[in-house]
Amino acid sequence: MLSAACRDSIRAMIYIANLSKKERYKNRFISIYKIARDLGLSFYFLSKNFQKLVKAGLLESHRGPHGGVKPLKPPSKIRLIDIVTVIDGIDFFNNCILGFEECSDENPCTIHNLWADKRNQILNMFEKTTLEDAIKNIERFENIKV
Amino acid sequence: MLSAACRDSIRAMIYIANLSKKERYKNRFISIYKIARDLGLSFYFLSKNFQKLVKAGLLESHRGPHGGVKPLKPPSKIRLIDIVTVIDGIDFFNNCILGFEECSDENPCTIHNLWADKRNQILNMFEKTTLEDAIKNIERFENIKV
DNA sequence: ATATTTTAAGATAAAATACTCTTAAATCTT
DNA sequence: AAGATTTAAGAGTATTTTATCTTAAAATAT
Repeated sequence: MLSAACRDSIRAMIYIANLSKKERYKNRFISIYKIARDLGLSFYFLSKNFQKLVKAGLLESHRGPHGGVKPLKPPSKIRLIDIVTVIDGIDFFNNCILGFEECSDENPCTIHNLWADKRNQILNMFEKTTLEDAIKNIERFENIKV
Repeated sequence: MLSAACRDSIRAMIYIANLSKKERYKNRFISIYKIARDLGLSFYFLSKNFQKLVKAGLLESHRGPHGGVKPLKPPSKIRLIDIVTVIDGIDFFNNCILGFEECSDENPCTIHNLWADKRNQILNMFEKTTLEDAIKNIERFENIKV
């Protein structure tokens, strides 16, 4: 459902948002190399994907020593759908599951009535969930995976 | 979410199931060429994908003149999940949306609590929906897309 | 100023997916 | 029996996605 690029990006954004709250990292740039290492991701792939998030204004970047990236908004203002939109685009949430160009309540495919509902629920989840929600879970659970 | 192969296969299975109910086609093999033409799909791609459905026992095939494919079960006994399982596999419904190998209620990722629910609802939809349900919609709506 | 660190950008490579083609095998028709 | 029709199977090609590499540009530190 999410591309690998989007998966990685969401994980990284959650990680960054969480780290940025800590005193030691507040308002500091976090090195992409560190993020990739800590999350077990490819530095190359991650920095490539970050370029889109920077362009989209979700991240600010800075080169040189002590450079890296940092969020441009508080975790409560960054929704998962914002990241998905930038990396994968929003097509999934508009498109017919059977691939029809025009598929709507008025002009449905054979399973539109079933899928449209599920699709909207997923969209709803991505729209409602912010990085702050994810961070809260980090605080709540002992052995949570970030 | 569904691969192109799976999309096409579901459409084709719905089409076949619907056609097989009609007197003229009852218990007859339907040519793959005809199916592809009627649905606007690639004959090559479709016949390739059908091979899996035949092997899996969802379709019976027959070569030579008046050959083709026909369903091995009534539409009410073929669920969408059966087709998805054969073509795409079932991984999607087991896997963590952030890609963690082990992600469960006991050992969750940061958005497991949200995603697991949606994922199960989708699974539920694919498990509950049969070809018969899709066919009923064809009968119900005038301009439905098949 | 120079060297070092770090991201940006574009090129390249590898892998996965989507799609097509060719030949073979089976079945039917005559 | 011969020819036509149709799916099976495997090889081949194209496209997209994923991943890596290289060079450049910017910033810092010395």
